[in-house]
Amino acid sequence: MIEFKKKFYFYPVKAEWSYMKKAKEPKEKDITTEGKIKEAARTVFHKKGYAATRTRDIAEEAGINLALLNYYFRSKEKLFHIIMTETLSGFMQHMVVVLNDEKTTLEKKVELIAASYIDLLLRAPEVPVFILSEIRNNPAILMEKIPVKQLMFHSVFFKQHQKAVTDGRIKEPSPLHFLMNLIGLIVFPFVASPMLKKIGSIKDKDFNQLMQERKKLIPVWIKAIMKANAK
Amino acid sequence: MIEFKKKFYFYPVKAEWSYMKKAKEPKEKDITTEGKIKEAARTVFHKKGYAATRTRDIAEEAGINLALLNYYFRSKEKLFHIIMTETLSGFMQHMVVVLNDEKTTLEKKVELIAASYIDLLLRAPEVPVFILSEIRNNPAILMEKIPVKQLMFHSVFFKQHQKAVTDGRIKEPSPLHFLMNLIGLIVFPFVASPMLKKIGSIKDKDFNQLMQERKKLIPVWIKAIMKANAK
DNA sequence: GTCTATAACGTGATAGAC
DNA sequence: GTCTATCACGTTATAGAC
Repeated sequence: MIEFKKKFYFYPVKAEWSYMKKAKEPKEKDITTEGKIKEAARTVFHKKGYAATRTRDIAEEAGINLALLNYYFRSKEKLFHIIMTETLSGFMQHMVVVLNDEKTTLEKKVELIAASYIDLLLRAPEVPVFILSEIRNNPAILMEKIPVKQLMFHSVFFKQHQKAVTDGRIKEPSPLHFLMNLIGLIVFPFVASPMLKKIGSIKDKDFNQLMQERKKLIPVWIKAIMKANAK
Repeated sequence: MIEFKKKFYFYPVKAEWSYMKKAKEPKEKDITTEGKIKEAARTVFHKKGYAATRTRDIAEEAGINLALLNYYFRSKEKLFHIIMTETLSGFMQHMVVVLNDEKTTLEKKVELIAASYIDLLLRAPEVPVFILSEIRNNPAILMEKIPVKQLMFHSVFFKQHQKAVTDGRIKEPSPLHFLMNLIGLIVFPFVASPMLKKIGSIKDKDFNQLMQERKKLIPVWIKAIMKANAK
Protein backbone atom coordinates (compact mmCIF):
# COMPACT_ATOMS: atom_id res chain seq x y z
CA MET A 1 0.00 0.00 0.00
CA ILE A 2 2.62 2.49 1.05
CA GLU A 3 4.18 3.00 -2.37
CA PHE A 4 0.95 4.22 -3.92
CA LYS A 5 0.28 7.88 -4.47
CA LYS A 6 -2.05 9.61 -2.08
CA LYS A 7 -5.05 9.34 -4.30
CA PHE A 8 -4.72 5.58 -4.52
CA TYR A 9 -4.37 4.85 -0.83
CA PHE A 10 -7.81 3.31 -0.69
CA TYR A 11 -7.82 1.69 -4.04
CA PRO A 12 -8.14 -2.09 -3.75
CA VAL A 13 -5.19 -4.08 -5.03
CA LYS A 14 -6.07 -6.70 -7.58
CA ALA A 15 -3.57 -9.48 -8.02
CA GLU A 16 -4.66 -10.29 -11.54
CA TRP A 17 -3.65 -6.98 -13.07
CA SER A 18 -1.76 -7.30 -16.27
CA TYR A 19 1.53 -5.78 -15.24
CA MET A 20 1.97 -8.51 -12.70
CA LYS A 21 1.60 -11.19 -15.28
CA LYS A 22 4.40 -12.53 -17.41
CA ALA A 23 4.72 -11.01 -20.84
CA LYS A 24 3.04 -13.04 -23.53
CA GLU A 25 4.66 -14.05 -26.77
CA PRO A 26 4.62 -10.90 -28.86
CA LYS A 27 3.63 -12.55 -32.12
CA GLU A 28 0.36 -14.16 -31.05
CA LYS A 29 -2.08 -11.31 -31.45
CA ASP A 30 -3.69 -10.59 -28.13
CA ILE A 31 -7.40 -10.20 -28.67
CA THR A 32 -8.33 -9.98 -25.02
CA THR A 33 -9.51 -6.58 -23.85
CA GLU A 34 -6.42 -6.17 -21.78
CA GLY A 35 -4.22 -7.04 -24.72
CA LYS A 36 -6.03 -4.67 -27.03
CA ILE A 37 -5.57 -1.81 -24.57
CA LYS A 38 -1.87 -2.50 -24.24
CA GLU A 39 -1.38 -2.68 -27.98
CA ALA A 40 -3.25 0.58 -28.42
CA ALA A 41 -1.31 2.23 -25.62
CA ARG A 42 1.97 1.20 -27.21
CA THR A 43 0.90 2.63 -30.56
CA VAL A 44 -0.34 5.95 -29.21
CA PHE A 45 2.39 6.53 -26.62
CA HIS A 46 5.08 5.76 -29.18
CA LYS A 47 3.55 8.18 -31.66
CA LYS A 48 2.67 11.11 -29.41
CA GLY A 49 4.58 10.71 -26.17
CA TYR A 50 3.19 10.59 -22.65
CA ALA A 51 2.07 14.19 -22.20
CA ALA A 52 0.33 14.57 -25.56
CA THR A 53 -1.52 11.26 -25.20
CA ARG A 54 -5.04 11.27 -23.77
CA THR A 55 -6.45 8.13 -22.26
CA ARG A 56 -9.38 8.70 -24.64
CA ASP A 57 -6.99 8.32 -27.58
CA ILE A 58 -5.91 4.95 -26.28
CA ALA A 59 -9.46 3.78 -25.61
CA GLU A 60 -10.51 4.83 -29.10
CA GLU A 61 -7.51 3.17 -30.73
CA ALA A 62 -8.30 -0.01 -28.81
CA GLY A 63 -11.99 0.20 -29.63
CA ILE A 64 -13.00 -0.12 -25.99
CA ASN A 65 -14.70 1.92 -23.33
CA LEU A 66 -12.63 4.49 -21.51
CA ALA A 67 -13.48 3.11 -18.08
CA LEU A 68 -11.96 -0.24 -18.97
CA LEU A 69 -8.55 1.32 -19.19
CA ASN A 70 -8.63 2.21 -15.52
CA TYR A 71 -10.22 -1.08 -14.68
CA TYR A 72 -7.31 -3.03 -16.13
CA PHE A 73 -4.39 -0.70 -15.57
CA ARG A 74 -5.56 1.63 -12.79
CA SER A 75 -3.97 4.80 -14.23
CA LYS A 76 -2.45 6.37 -17.30
CA GLU A 77 0.87 6.56 -15.51
CA LYS A 78 0.94 2.87 -14.61
CA LEU A 79 0.02 1.89 -18.14
CA PHE A 80 2.77 4.13 -19.45
CA HIS A 81 5.35 2.56 -17.18
CA ILE A 82 4.47 -0.86 -18.50
CA ILE A 83 4.86 0.26 -22.09
CA MET A 84 8.08 2.11 -21.32
CA THR A 85 9.63 -0.86 -19.57
CA GLU A 86 8.72 -3.25 -22.35
CA THR A 87 9.96 -0.86 -25.02
CA LEU A 88 13.28 -0.25 -23.32
CA SER A 89 13.97 -3.86 -22.50
CA GLY A 90 12.89 -4.95 -25.96
CA PHE A 91 15.46 -2.60 -27.38
CA MET A 92 18.22 -3.65 -25.06
CA GLN A 93 17.54 -7.37 -25.13
CA HIS A 94 17.81 -7.27 -28.87
CA MET A 95 21.29 -5.84 -28.66
CA VAL A 96 22.47 -7.88 -25.72
CA VAL A 97 22.00 -11.14 -27.61
CA VAL A 98 24.26 -10.02 -30.42
CA LEU A 99 26.80 -8.35 -28.17
CA ASN A 100 27.35 -11.48 -26.12
CA ASP A 101 27.87 -14.05 -28.83
CA GLU A 102 31.25 -15.63 -28.14
CA LYS A 103 31.54 -17.11 -31.61
CA THR A 104 31.39 -13.98 -33.73
CA THR A 105 34.21 -11.51 -34.30
CA LEU A 106 34.00 -7.81 -33.55
CA GLU A 107 33.61 -7.02 -37.24
CA LYS A 108 30.88 -9.59 -37.64
CA LYS A 109 29.04 -8.15 -34.65
CA VAL A 110 29.03 -4.73 -36.26
CA GLU A 111 27.41 -6.29 -39.32
CA LEU A 112 24.85 -8.15 -37.25
CA ILE A 113 23.95 -5.14 -35.14
CA ALA A 114 23.57 -2.88 -38.15
CA ALA A 115 21.40 -5.39 -40.00
CA SER A 116 19.22 -6.45 -37.11
CA TYR A 117 18.71 -2.95 -35.72
CA ILE A 118 17.83 -1.45 -39.05
CA ASP A 119 15.29 -4.23 -39.51
CA LEU A 120 13.93 -3.60 -36.03
CA LEU A 121 13.69 0.14 -36.63
CA LEU A 122 11.97 -0.32 -39.97
CA ARG A 123 9.25 -2.15 -38.07
CA ALA A 124 9.08 0.40 -35.25
CA PRO A 125 10.52 3.68 -36.54
CA GLU A 126 8.93 5.88 -33.87
CA VAL A 127 10.63 4.11 -31.00
CA PRO A 128 13.94 6.01 -30.87
CA VAL A 129 12.32 9.46 -30.66
CA PHE A 130 9.86 8.07 -28.13
CA ILE A 131 12.62 6.75 -25.88
CA LEU A 132 14.85 9.79 -26.21
CA SER A 133 12.14 12.35 -25.59
CA GLU A 134 10.62 10.49 -22.64
CA ILE A 135 14.03 10.05 -21.05
CA ARG A 136 14.53 13.79 -21.40
CA ASN A 137 11.47 14.38 -19.24
CA ASN A 138 12.43 11.72 -16.76
CA PRO A 139 16.01 10.44 -16.93
CA ALA A 140 15.45 8.30 -13.85
CA ILE A 141 13.41 5.89 -15.96
CA LEU A 142 16.61 4.45 -17.35
CA MET A 143 18.13 3.25 -14.14
CA GLU A 144 14.87 2.14 -12.59
CA LYS A 145 14.35 -0.36 -15.32
CA ILE A 146 17.46 -1.83 -16.83
CA PRO A 147 21.08 -2.34 -15.78
CA VAL A 148 22.30 -0.85 -19.05
CA LYS A 149 25.78 -0.27 -17.78
CA GLN A 150 26.24 -3.88 -16.70
CA LEU A 151 24.95 -5.20 -20.00
CA MET A 152 27.27 -2.94 -21.93
CA PHE A 153 30.58 -3.13 -20.14
CA HIS A 154 30.47 -6.81 -19.36
CA SER A 155 29.59 -7.81 -22.87
CA VAL A 156 31.74 -9.99 -25.09
CA PHE A 157 31.54 -7.16 -27.61
CA PHE A 158 33.11 -4.68 -25.25
CA LYS A 159 35.95 -7.03 -24.36
CA GLN A 160 36.62 -7.75 -28.01
CA HIS A 161 36.74 -4.04 -28.67
CA GLN A 162 39.19 -3.48 -25.85
CA LYS A 163 41.37 -6.29 -27.10
CA ALA A 164 41.40 -4.77 -30.58
CA VAL A 165 42.61 -1.54 -29.03
CA THR A 166 45.43 -3.16 -27.05
CA ASP A 167 46.39 -5.18 -30.14
CA GLY A 168 46.72 -1.90 -32.02
CA ARG A 169 44.06 -2.80 -34.57
CA ILE A 170 41.99 0.16 -33.37
CA LYS A 171 43.31 3.32 -31.82
CA GLU A 172 40.16 4.83 -30.52
CA PRO A 173 40.41 8.07 -28.59
CA SER A 174 37.66 6.57 -26.45
CA PRO A 175 35.50 3.46 -26.81
CA LEU A 176 32.53 5.77 -26.39
CA HIS A 177 33.21 7.30 -29.79
CA PHE A 178 33.04 3.84 -31.31
CA LEU A 179 29.66 3.25 -29.70
CA MET A 180 28.29 6.68 -30.54
CA ASN A 181 29.35 6.31 -34.16
CA LEU A 182 27.90 2.85 -34.58
CA ILE A 183 24.57 3.54 -32.91
CA GLY A 184 24.42 7.03 -34.38
CA LEU A 185 24.90 5.85 -37.95
CA ILE A 186 22.17 3.26 -37.41
CA VAL A 187 19.63 5.27 -35.43
CA PHE A 188 19.99 8.86 -36.57
CA PRO A 189 18.26 8.50 -39.97
CA PHE A 190 15.21 7.20 -38.14
CA VAL A 191 14.99 10.01 -35.62
CA ALA A 192 15.55 12.53 -38.39
CA SER A 193 13.30 10.83 -40.92
CA PRO A 194 10.52 13.46 -40.82
CA MET A 195 13.06 16.12 -41.77
CA LEU A 196 14.73 13.83 -44.24
CA LYS A 197 11.48 13.08 -45.98
CA LYS A 198 10.80 16.78 -46.36
CA ILE A 199 14.32 17.85 -47.29
CA GLY A 200 15.00 14.99 -49.63
CA SER A 201 11.39 14.68 -50.77
CA ILE A 202 11.69 10.96 -50.41
CA LYS A 203 8.79 8.58 -49.98
CA ASP A 204 8.57 5.76 -47.46
CA LYS A 205 9.64 3.27 -50.09
CA ASP A 206 12.77 5.25 -50.97
CA PHE A 207 13.55 5.61 -47.30
CA ASN A 208 13.35 1.83 -46.86
CA GLN A 209 15.68 1.43 -49.81
CA LEU A 210 18.20 3.82 -48.25
CA MET A 211 18.07 1.89 -44.99
CA GLN A 212 18.60 -1.39 -46.78
CA GLU A 213 21.73 0.11 -48.34
CA ARG A 214 22.95 1.24 -44.94
CA LYS A 215 22.83 -2.32 -43.60
CA LYS A 216 25.79 -3.08 -45.85
CA LEU A 217 27.42 0.34 -45.85
CA ILE A 218 27.62 0.99 -42.12
CA PRO A 219 29.99 -1.93 -41.41
CA VAL A 220 32.22 -0.71 -44.25
CA TRP A 221 32.17 2.82 -42.90
CA ILE A 222 32.89 1.70 -39.35
CA LYS A 223 35.87 -0.26 -40.60
CA ALA A 224 37.10 2.83 -42.46
CA ILE A 225 36.72 4.93 -39.34
CA MET A 226 38.66 2.42 -37.28
CA LYS A 227 41.50 2.44 -39.82
CA ALA A 228 41.54 6.22 -39.89
CA ASN A 229 41.93 6.24 -36.13
CA ALA A 230 44.71 3.68 -36.26
CA LYS A 231 46.91 5.94 -38.43
CA MET B 1 -9.65 37.95 -38.27
CA ILE B 2 -10.59 34.92 -40.25
CA GLU B 3 -7.54 32.84 -39.48
CA PHE B 4 -8.14 32.90 -35.74
CA LYS B 5 -9.67 30.01 -33.94
CA LYS B 6 -13.29 30.29 -32.91
CA LYS B 7 -12.58 31.35 -29.40
CA PHE B 8 -10.48 34.26 -30.58
CA TYR B 9 -12.92 35.72 -33.06
CA PHE B 10 -13.63 38.68 -30.83
CA TYR B 11 -10.19 39.15 -29.40
CA PRO B 12 -8.78 42.58 -30.24
CA VAL B 13 -5.68 42.57 -32.41
CA LYS B 14 -2.77 44.51 -31.02
CA ALA B 15 -0.13 45.59 -33.47
CA GLU B 16 2.63 45.84 -30.91
CA TRP B 17 2.73 42.16 -30.01
CA SER B 18 6.17 40.72 -29.84
CA TYR B 19 6.00 38.23 -32.65
CA MET B 20 5.37 41.07 -35.08
CA LYS B 21 8.50 42.87 -34.04
CA LYS B 22 11.92 42.21 -35.45
CA ALA B 23 14.07 39.84 -33.48
CA LYS B 24 16.45 41.59 -31.15
CA GLU B 25 20.13 40.89 -30.95
CA PRO B 26 20.33 37.61 -29.05
CA LYS B 27 23.21 38.59 -26.82
CA GLU B 28 21.81 41.72 -25.19
CA LYS B 29 19.81 40.33 -22.31
CA ASP B 30 16.21 41.34 -22.68
CA ILE B 31 14.97 42.51 -19.31
CA THR B 32 11.58 43.71 -20.51
CA THR B 33 8.64 41.64 -19.34
CA GLU B 34 8.01 40.48 -22.85
CA GLY B 35 11.63 39.46 -23.25
CA LYS B 36 11.67 37.62 -19.96
CA ILE B 37 8.59 35.64 -20.95
CA LYS B 38 10.09 34.67 -24.26
CA GLU B 39 13.36 33.60 -22.69
CA ALA B 40 11.48 31.53 -20.13
CA ALA B 41 9.26 30.01 -22.80
CA ARG B 42 12.29 29.01 -24.82
CA THR B 43 13.89 27.36 -21.81
CA VAL B 44 10.82 25.43 -20.72
CA PHE B 45 9.57 24.42 -24.16
CA HIS B 46 13.03 23.20 -25.13
CA LYS B 47 13.30 21.17 -21.95
CA LYS B 48 9.84 19.63 -21.74
CA GLY B 49 8.20 20.01 -25.13
CA TYR B 50 4.89 21.65 -25.95
CA ALA B 51 2.46 19.18 -24.41
CA ALA B 52 4.26 18.74 -21.10
CA THR B 53 4.75 22.47 -20.60
CA ARG B 54 2.18 24.39 -18.56
CA THR B 55 1.83 28.12 -19.04
CA ARG B 56 2.28 28.32 -15.28
CA ASP B 57 5.77 26.78 -15.68
CA ILE B 58 6.72 29.53 -18.07
CA ALA B 59 5.32 32.27 -15.86
CA GLU B 60 7.21 30.91 -12.87
CA GLU B 61 10.46 30.57 -14.82
CA ALA B 62 10.07 34.16 -16.01
CA GLY B 63 9.19 35.38 -12.54
CA ILE B 64 6.04 37.06 -13.77
CA ASN B 65 2.31 36.74 -13.33
CA LEU B 66 0.48 34.13 -15.36
CA ALA B 67 -1.95 36.66 -16.81
CA LEU B 68 0.88 38.60 -18.40
CA LEU B 69 1.69 35.69 -20.64
CA ASN B 70 -1.67 35.96 -22.33
CA TYR B 71 -1.48 39.72 -22.31
CA TYR B 72 1.71 39.70 -24.37
CA PHE B 73 1.35 36.58 -26.44
CA ARG B 74 -2.39 35.86 -26.45
CA SER B 75 -2.05 32.08 -26.16
CA LYS B 76 0.28 29.22 -25.36
CA GLU B 77 0.07 28.08 -28.95
CA LYS B 78 1.08 31.45 -30.39
CA LEU B 79 3.98 31.73 -27.99
CA PHE B 80 5.08 28.25 -28.95
CA HIS B 81 5.00 29.05 -32.63
CA ILE B 82 7.27 32.02 -32.06
CA ILE B 83 9.78 29.91 -30.16
CA MET B 84 9.60 27.11 -32.70
CA THR B 85 10.17 29.44 -35.65
CA GLU B 86 13.10 31.14 -33.99
CA THR B 87 14.64 27.83 -32.97
CA LEU B 88 14.32 26.29 -36.40
CA SER B 89 15.56 29.30 -38.31
CA GLY B 90 18.39 29.79 -35.84
CA PHE B 91 19.46 26.26 -36.56
CA MET B 92 19.15 26.52 -40.29
CA GLN B 93 20.60 29.99 -40.67
CA HIS B 94 23.65 28.82 -38.85
CA MET B 95 24.22 26.11 -41.39
CA VAL B 96 23.23 28.09 -44.46
CA VAL B 97 26.03 30.58 -43.90
CA VAL B 98 28.67 27.87 -43.90
CA LEU B 99 27.10 25.89 -46.73
CA ASN B 100 27.07 28.86 -49.09
CA ASP B 101 30.60 30.11 -48.70
CA GLU B 102 32.10 30.14 -52.20
CA LYS B 103 35.65 30.38 -50.94
CA THR B 104 35.89 27.21 -48.88
CA THR B 105 36.35 23.69 -50.20
CA LEU B 106 34.00 20.80 -49.49
CA GLU B 107 36.46 19.36 -47.00
CA LYS B 108 36.84 22.67 -45.24
CA LYS B 109 33.07 23.03 -45.01
CA VAL B 110 32.84 19.70 -43.24
CA GLU B 111 35.36 20.95 -40.70
CA LEU B 112 33.52 24.22 -40.22
CA ILE B 113 30.13 22.59 -39.87
CA ALA B 114 31.39 20.05 -37.37
CA ALA B 115 33.13 22.69 -35.27
CA SER B 116 30.43 25.33 -35.35
CA TYR B 117 27.55 22.93 -34.80
CA ILE B 118 29.19 21.17 -31.92
CA ASP B 119 29.81 24.55 -30.32
CA LEU B 120 26.21 25.52 -30.94
CA LEU B 121 24.93 22.27 -29.48
CA LEU B 122 27.12 22.56 -26.41
CA ARG B 123 25.36 25.85 -25.71
CA ALA B 124 21.88 24.45 -26.44
CA PRO B 125 22.02 20.67 -26.07
CA GLU B 126 18.25 20.19 -25.69
CA VAL B 127 17.43 21.70 -29.05
CA PRO B 128 17.76 18.61 -31.29
CA VAL B 129 15.42 16.44 -29.23
CA PHE B 130 13.04 19.39 -28.97
CA ILE B 131 12.92 19.88 -32.73
CA LEU B 132 12.70 16.20 -33.56
CA SER B 133 9.97 15.38 -31.07
CA GLU B 134 7.84 18.41 -31.92
CA ILE B 135 8.11 17.66 -35.63
CA ARG B 136 6.93 14.15 -34.86
CA ASN B 137 3.71 15.56 -33.41
CA ASN B 138 3.29 18.08 -36.18
CA PRO B 139 5.42 17.51 -39.30
CA ALA B 140 3.70 20.43 -41.06
CA ILE B 141 5.69 22.83 -38.87
CA LEU B 142 8.70 22.27 -41.07
CA MET B 143 7.26 23.47 -44.34
CA GLU B 144 5.24 26.29 -42.82
CA LYS B 145 8.34 27.95 -41.59
CA ILE B 146 11.42 27.42 -43.64
CA PRO B 147 12.23 26.52 -47.24
CA VAL B 148 14.65 23.83 -46.10
CA LYS B 149 14.73 22.10 -49.42
CA GLN B 150 15.65 25.26 -51.29
CA LEU B 151 18.38 26.11 -48.82
CA MET B 152 19.83 22.65 -49.06
CA PHE B 153 19.79 21.79 -52.73
CA HIS B 154 20.76 25.19 -54.01
CA SER B 155 23.68 25.56 -51.67
CA VAL B 156 27.28 25.88 -52.78
CA PHE B 157 27.97 22.91 -50.55
CA PHE B 158 25.58 20.69 -52.44
CA LYS B 159 27.01 21.66 -55.79
CA GLN B 160 30.52 21.02 -54.56
CA HIS B 161 29.45 17.64 -53.34
CA GLN B 162 27.90 16.77 -56.67
CA LYS B 163 31.01 17.89 -58.49
CA ALA B 164 33.16 15.69 -56.26
CA VAL B 165 30.94 12.77 -57.22
CA THR B 166 31.16 13.40 -60.97
CA ASP B 167 34.92 13.92 -60.61
CA GLY B 168 35.11 10.49 -59.03
CA ARG B 169 36.54 11.77 -55.74
CA ILE B 170 33.46 10.47 -53.97
CA LYS B 171 31.33 7.57 -55.03
CA GLU B 172 28.34 8.01 -52.83
CA PRO B 173 25.43 5.61 -53.25
CA SER B 174 23.29 8.67 -52.56
CA PRO B 175 24.12 12.20 -51.43
CA LEU B 176 21.58 11.67 -48.68
CA HIS B 177 23.89 9.16 -47.00
CA PHE B 178 26.58 11.82 -46.92
CA LEU B 179 24.23 14.26 -45.24
CA MET B 180 22.83 11.70 -42.80
CA ASN B 181 26.33 10.63 -41.81
CA LEU B 182 27.65 14.13 -41.30
CA ILE B 183 24.68 15.45 -39.35
CA GLY B 184 24.24 12.16 -37.54
CA LEU B 185 27.83 12.03 -36.31
CA ILE B 186 27.48 15.60 -35.07
CA VAL B 187 24.00 15.53 -33.58
CA PHE B 188 23.46 11.99 -32.32
CA PRO B 189 25.65 12.20 -29.22
CA PHE B 190 23.55 15.15 -28.09
CA VAL B 191 20.20 13.49 -28.54
CA ALA B 192 21.51 10.37 -26.85
CA SER B 193 23.42 12.17 -24.12
CA PRO B 194 21.08 11.20 -21.26
CA MET B 195 21.65 7.54 -22.11
CA LEU B 196 25.32 8.12 -22.71
CA LYS B 197 25.77 9.78 -19.36
CA LYS B 198 24.13 6.81 -17.66
CA ILE B 199 25.78 4.07 -19.69
CA GLY B 200 29.22 5.61 -19.71
CA SER B 201 28.83 7.21 -16.28
CA ILE B 202 30.36 10.36 -17.68
CA LYS B 203 29.95 13.81 -16.20
CA ASP B 204 29.09 16.96 -18.11
CA LYS B 205 32.72 17.95 -18.20
CA ASP B 206 33.79 14.63 -19.73
CA PHE B 207 30.98 14.91 -22.24
CA ASN B 208 32.24 18.33 -23.29
CA GLN B 209 35.70 16.88 -23.68
CA LEU B 210 34.38 14.10 -25.93
CA MET B 211 32.56 16.65 -28.07
CA GLN B 212 35.68 18.77 -28.39
CA GLU B 213 37.49 15.68 -29.67
CA ARG B 214 34.74 15.06 -32.18
CA LYS B 215 35.22 18.48 -33.72
CA LYS B 216 38.51 17.25 -35.08
CA LEU B 217 37.63 13.58 -35.52
CA ILE B 218 34.42 13.89 -37.51
CA PRO B 219 36.10 15.51 -40.56
CA VAL B 220 38.71 12.74 -40.51
CA TRP B 221 36.01 10.08 -40.26
CA ILE B 222 33.94 11.65 -43.05
CA LYS B 223 37.00 11.65 -45.27
CA ALA B 224 37.60 7.99 -44.46
CA ILE B 225 34.00 7.16 -45.29
CA MET B 226 34.25 8.96 -48.60
CA LYS B 227 37.38 7.05 -49.50
CA ALA B 228 35.77 3.76 -48.56
CA ASN B 229 32.87 4.55 -50.87
CA ALA B 230 35.24 5.49 -53.69
CA LYS B 231 36.84 2.04 -53.71
C1' DG C 1 -16.33 -7.42 -17.51
C1' DT C 2 -18.47 -3.61 -19.64
C1' DC C 3 -21.15 0.27 -19.81
C1' DT C 4 -23.04 5.42 -18.60
C1' DA C 5 -22.74 9.21 -15.88
C1' DT C 6 -20.23 12.09 -13.18
C1' DA C 7 -16.96 13.52 -9.77
C1' DA C 8 -12.41 15.60 -9.07
C1' DC C 9 -8.89 18.00 -10.75
C1' DG C 10 -5.65 20.61 -13.68
C1' DT C 11 -4.86 24.01 -17.11
C1' DG C 12 -5.45 27.86 -20.43
C1' DA C 13 -7.57 31.99 -20.69
C1' DT C 14 -10.03 36.17 -19.15
C1' DA C 15 -12.42 39.93 -16.45
C1' DG C 16 -11.77 43.67 -13.84
C1' DA C 17 -9.49 46.29 -10.00
C1' DC C 18 -5.40 48.94 -9.43
C1' DG D 1 1.30 47.04 -17.45
C1' DT D 2 0.47 44.15 -13.63
C1' DC D 3 -2.12 41.89 -10.34
C1' DT D 4 -6.03 38.62 -8.06
C1' DA D 5 -9.80 35.98 -8.72
C1' DT D 6 -12.32 33.17 -11.43
C1' DC D 7 -14.32 31.04 -15.45
C1' DA D 8 -14.57 27.46 -18.94
C1' DC D 9 -13.14 23.47 -20.49
C1' DG D 10 -10.77 19.10 -21.15
C1' DT D 11 -9.01 15.09 -18.99
C1' DT D 12 -8.28 11.42 -15.62
C1' DA D 13 -10.39 8.56 -12.59
C1' DT D 14 -14.40 6.52 -10.23
C1' DA D 15 -19.10 5.05 -8.75
C1' DG D 16 -22.69 2.26 -9.65
C1' DA D 17 -26.10 -0.02 -12.85
C1' DC D 18 -26.23 -3.92 -15.78
